[in-house]
Amino acid sequence: MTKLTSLKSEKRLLDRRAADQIRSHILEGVLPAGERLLETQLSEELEVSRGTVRSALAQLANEGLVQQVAFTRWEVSGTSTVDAWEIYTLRGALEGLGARLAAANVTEPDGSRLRGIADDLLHAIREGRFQDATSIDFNLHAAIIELARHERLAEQHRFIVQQVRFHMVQSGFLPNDYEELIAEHKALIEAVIARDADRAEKLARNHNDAEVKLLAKLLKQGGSVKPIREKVS
Amino acid sequence: MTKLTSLKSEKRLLDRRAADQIRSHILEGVLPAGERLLETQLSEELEVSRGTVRSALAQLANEGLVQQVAFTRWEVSGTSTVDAWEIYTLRGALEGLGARLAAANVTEPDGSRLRGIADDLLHAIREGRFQDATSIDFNLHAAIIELARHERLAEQHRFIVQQVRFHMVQSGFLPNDYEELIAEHKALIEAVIARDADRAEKLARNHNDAEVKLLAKLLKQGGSVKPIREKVS
DNA sequence: TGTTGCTTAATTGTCAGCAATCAGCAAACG
DNA sequence: CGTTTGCTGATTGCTGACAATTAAGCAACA
Repeated sequence: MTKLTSLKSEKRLLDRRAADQIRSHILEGVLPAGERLLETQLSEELEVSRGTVRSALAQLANEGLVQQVAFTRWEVSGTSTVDAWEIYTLRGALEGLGARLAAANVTEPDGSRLRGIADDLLHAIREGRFQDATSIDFNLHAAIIELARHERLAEQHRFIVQQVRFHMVQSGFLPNDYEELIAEHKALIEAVIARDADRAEKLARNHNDAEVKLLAKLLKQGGSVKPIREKVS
Repeated sequence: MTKLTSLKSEKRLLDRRAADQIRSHILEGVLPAGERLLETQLSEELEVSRGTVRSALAQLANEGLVQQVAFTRWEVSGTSTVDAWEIYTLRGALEGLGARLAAANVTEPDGSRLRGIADDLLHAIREGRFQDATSIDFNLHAAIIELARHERLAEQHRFIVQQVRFHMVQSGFLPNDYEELIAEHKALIEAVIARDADRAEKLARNHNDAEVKLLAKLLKQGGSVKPIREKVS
């Protein structure tokens, strides 16, 4: 008997797949902030019924990518400077906890794996593949979170990382000092491997501080705060 | 012009209200863990269509109160010791961040308000109104989080507090050791009012440590994944 | 000119029914 | 006697149609 591949990917519920499609369009910037989403139009394009589209949109609303104005409209959410500050401060707290727990759980092969990913990141940056670098960066953080063996933390982290991506797409934000980035990652990984929980947590939190401080400064300057329509509750 | 009250509460969409109903039944323990939920039955009891019930159940699934087995069934989720450990560690991290930010924002009237709630809590306990005490306890923490002026943090906190309530209901929570609780709250509030961010964060995190340590111990014993008795908050 | 109320087209909210899928059971088979 | 196979009833997944609500345009009017 030859090995068979799971059919689960095919069997995924229609509304989930619809949500996936819309989500990737949003996260790739095809659908910009404020763009109105018509249920009928989406249902035609995706070739599913309106009810299915509705279900998909509800999911995306839970993820914060889309907003619902009752009886009126769906639209792609926008991220303001305040939102960005919220996202990065939350990320710092979650990754701080993650790093602390990871330091308690880490094993020898885990350490090698982390160093391997860090190496990939280094090469991507050195070779100017910044698109890849961003992706590997996310993978590295996800790998640390995974070591925490904390399902809810992982879930929240996936959520907040998606928000980060969402904001990066909308604001055209990119890291500005890759050398610093590499150094910080290196230090964080080594702290985790050394099982130094306090230091790992501190470094994970500091890792987001550059952005947080920049954003806080923008906010004090009374920076750009895009209007955000109120969600229906 | 007199102040008018919003009509939103009346105009809330049907599926949200259905979710509210089912949610409160779950959080009051009327529907125990593992209980199967039939869409048709719920739609008859709530006098709404099955599609509406479906939408409500999807929301509750996002909140972790309900699980979906595709094409087969919906059922009330259960919380294990691992779940409880996750919930309390996450809560510690979130409330730590909240307390830190609250300390930066707190004003004189805010401080009075916090002390007032703490007083209410004290009286409720002294008078043996433990039901109220639990509720006031949650309010106190929510009040601190509110001071952080961090919408996403508040959202996550509401979520995790709901999980705490969920777990308390399922594990047959019984209140005890309220003196320690009062002392810890007092210290936390005063640290926030003193704008001592480091201390406020530390205290907020320690506040959950008793449970976390107990749970970690239970986990190491490799034992009960079944309900256990917890201290409040 | 600006406001008010009506009309209407567009869009979302809800419903009832059909299709797809599954768990359980009993008959067929070795 | 144990295993496999095919049915059956029940339940969830999805769809198309209808109801409720909104926003915009337009006429009436002060």
